[in-house]
Amino acid sequence: MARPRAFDETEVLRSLEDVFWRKGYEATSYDDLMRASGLGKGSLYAAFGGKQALYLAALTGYIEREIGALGAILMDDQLPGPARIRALFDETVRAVEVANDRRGCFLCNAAIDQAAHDPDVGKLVSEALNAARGAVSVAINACGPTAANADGVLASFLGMRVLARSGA
Amino acid sequence: MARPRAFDETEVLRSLEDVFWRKGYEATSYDDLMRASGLGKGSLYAAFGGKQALYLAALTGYIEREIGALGAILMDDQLPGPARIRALFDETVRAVEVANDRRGCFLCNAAIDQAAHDPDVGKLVSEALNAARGAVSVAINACGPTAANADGVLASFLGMRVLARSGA
DNA sequence: CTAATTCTGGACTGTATGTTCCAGAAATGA
DNA sequence: TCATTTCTGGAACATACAGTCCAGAATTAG
Repeated sequence: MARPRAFDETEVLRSLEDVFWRKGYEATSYDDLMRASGLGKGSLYAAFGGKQALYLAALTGYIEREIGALGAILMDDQLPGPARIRALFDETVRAVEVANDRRGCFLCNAAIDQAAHDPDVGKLVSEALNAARGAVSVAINACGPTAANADGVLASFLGMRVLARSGA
Repeated sequence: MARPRAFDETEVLRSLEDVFWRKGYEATSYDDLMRASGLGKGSLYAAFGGKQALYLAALTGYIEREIGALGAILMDDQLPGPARIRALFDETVRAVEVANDRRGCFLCNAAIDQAAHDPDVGKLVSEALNAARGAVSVAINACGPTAANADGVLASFLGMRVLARSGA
């Protein structure tokens, strides 16, 4: 018995993610979320909860997918260390130049516009940044005894994404 | 004749700047602005205009002051090139570690949370980033024939400030 | 002191937001 | 087919917001 859900949860989360990514938390209204997902308010509330829960779910999805992929490259022991790090930057450049993706990095955006206000977001963001830093460290160690600094590389990477968002 | 203004315009702008810097545009309400400045709505409207005008004025003030100071260091021909660039990063580290300033960079914040939505902010931000890139170039050229890249240095710098805001 | 002028802050308004709730539609199992 | 259960979308609601407006206070010039 029971009517089954008429939408795919993962797919809906992806569409919500895109809206939050582009517009940020505060500037996104429930109408935007409804339009993007094609669902009514009742359905969204029943499936995920309120706006903050939607944001957290979307951001979590992003982190698992994107930061996970990034970690996979950085820790891929088939590749030499420097190539892993280069791949990181190449990917960012490619996103901007080829796909014309001006959304920047959802994690950066969250760090700036929500992490300071919402402790849940803050926790999620700092855990993700720590994971990223760890992955960068692994890649740097694989470069041999160079003196590169994981925070420095991570900062360069984040900074590029900020520039990407503002159209550089 | 006429009653003179009971507040100092520059001082008020600084207090508004601090609120927008910490909370971002959308999350800042008129009540916040009134509390921070100690003025009523009528006075704020009469002196500066609406919320967007307040934001633009605050951001402009920040850019002139902070990016100006940054440019002054980067283009100071009394200093050797590398020292100028080092000063840039040292200053960021000092702000976080000594002053415990977790606001990050107002310009970065603006780039992420408003530049994409508001063309006026977008213009202001990209002009300021261009100016910053130019100043970095000058400092790099002063380093002699190294192959450093202005965008790379700028990205590192911005990324550090993003990390600072999220508490790294 | 009086008049004129400007500042000042709160009351007011219309709008938009996030959330709750419910009546009806849709789909399943018997 | 029918009953039951769940989904679905919009109506209704309270709240918060940006912005307008005005009555009174404050200050200066004469």
